[in-house]
Amino acid sequence: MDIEELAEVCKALGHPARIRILRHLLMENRCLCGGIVEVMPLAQSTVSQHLKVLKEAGLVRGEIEGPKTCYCADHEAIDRLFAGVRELLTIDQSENDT
Amino acid sequence: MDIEELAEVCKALGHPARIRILRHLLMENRCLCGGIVEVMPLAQSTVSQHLKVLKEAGLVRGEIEGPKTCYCADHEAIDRLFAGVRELLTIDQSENDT
DNA sequence: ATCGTCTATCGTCGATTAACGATTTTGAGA
DNA sequence: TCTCAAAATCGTTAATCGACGATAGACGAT
Repeated sequence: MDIEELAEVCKALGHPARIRILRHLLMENRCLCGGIVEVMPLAQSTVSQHLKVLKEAGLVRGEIEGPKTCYCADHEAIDRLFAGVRELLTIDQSENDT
Repeated sequence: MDIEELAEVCKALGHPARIRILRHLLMENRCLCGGIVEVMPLAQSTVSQHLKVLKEAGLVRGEIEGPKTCYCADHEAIDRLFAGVRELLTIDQSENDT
């Protein structure tokens, strides 16, 4: 995980609606877009847009099943986020710059 | 740490320049704005703006020392970020929604 | 008191974001 | 084949962001 990638993931998480969507997916395991729209006070197109951002950041995967799309959270990506924060933001003063 | 706060912190980290600035502060421990400008390919006003964002997110503290301002990274805030990600983004399916 | 240095803020510009409604696309099923 | 439902995309709007140069403010030193 490099700095650019961490920034991209953080940027994707930099909106409360997207964190809520991701949490919902973590709890439901698998979920259609419509299932999220029901829970969020946002239009379908807006939710779809947020899902796209999360997907592009790698935090969410979506399998197209006919006219539906089944989304699920990518646990590995969240683990990588952990690792990235630990790697890039936990620095001893003795370390060198990069 | 609630969802809004985590989103704010993530948003602040959602730009590579700000991650680099934070890393620099973590390594230098204390640093003037000018010291960061030297290292970054950005204008002084832009760096100052990024520092403001980081400060408002609580990731960085700045003590005014006369005409200078000494910045340092807030290690506790980074720990809170860890905790926030763990708390809000590591969810067992058995948990309830919020 | 003035000068010089450091930093914050202002104003501006183009680019991006967030939100919505409307439209299009895609398969499943009648 | 036609229709229906689900989701993505398009087009628009207001707001925000990122960058910069210019300016203003706050001391320390002369």
